[in-house]
Amino acid sequence: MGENETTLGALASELRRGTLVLSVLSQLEERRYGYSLVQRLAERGLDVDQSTLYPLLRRLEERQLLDSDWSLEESRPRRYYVLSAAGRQLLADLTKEWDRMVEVQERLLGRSPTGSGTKEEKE
Amino acid sequence: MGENETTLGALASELRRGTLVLSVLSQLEERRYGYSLVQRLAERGLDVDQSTLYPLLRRLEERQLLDSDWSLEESRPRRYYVLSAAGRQLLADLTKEWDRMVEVQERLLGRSPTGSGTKEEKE
DNA sequence: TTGACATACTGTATGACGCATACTATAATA
DNA sequence: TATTATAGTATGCGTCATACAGTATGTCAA
Repeated sequence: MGENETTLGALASELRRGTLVLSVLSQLEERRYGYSLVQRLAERGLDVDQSTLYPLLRRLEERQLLDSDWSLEESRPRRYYVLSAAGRQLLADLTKEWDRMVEVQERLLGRSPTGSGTKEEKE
Repeated sequence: MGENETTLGALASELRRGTLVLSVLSQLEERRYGYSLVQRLAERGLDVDQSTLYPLLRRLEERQLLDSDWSLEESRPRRYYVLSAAGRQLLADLTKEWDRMVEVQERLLGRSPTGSGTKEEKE
């Protein structure tokens, strides 16, 4: 033991990894800035470091999934992000992928939800 | 459009990424060899390339989460893998992490399952 | 009003690691 | 001879985490 916790931590990290994009997109139907996003995600149980989030926002904007603009009217300058049209589409698509993935994983974990088999069972 | 599909593919890939380990561990409570694992996962809806799986099995064995042995008695030599004690423990832990993650993600997607709030709702 | 310090807020650089893709190789079987 | 079963390696790219830098605002004390 001791090593194990490190391994678990790393793998749990990996687990969350791919979902980060979906998590972020899901919160950007409304205009928000980075710092507030971090807090909002934390409130809902997802701890993301700022230095993880900011590059991610940049990447998403590069791919034109987000639009951003500086807001200078407030106390401090803040860069606001919001889903673009493509971003909304991707959010929808990724959500479907998420659902599919959860279904598969639950099946793999041996939890067949009310046995609504998509196909007949064999073997 | 056109670009979008590529982006979706890549991100869907990322989505599945971290779950690979959990998926594989979940099927190795019983002794299996690589090729059969690929098929079993595919049957259950998860397509994994062989050249993704084999290195993964190696990594897991390095970390002593799996035990392996060659079976030479059969038609062709096959290397069988099975969970070690540490692997079983990790499977349990990762499953918990998975459940936690699903809960968080569902919350982020705005699907509160029967509103069993862990805390009071605010804002 | 100055200074000190905390906090809000945005950002960059680097390293480690995992997956995907492409590829090689061999034994059985048709 | 070709196809399938089976195992493996090498390489590149992208992502995250960690560490770090930097600016603006607010606050409290002296």
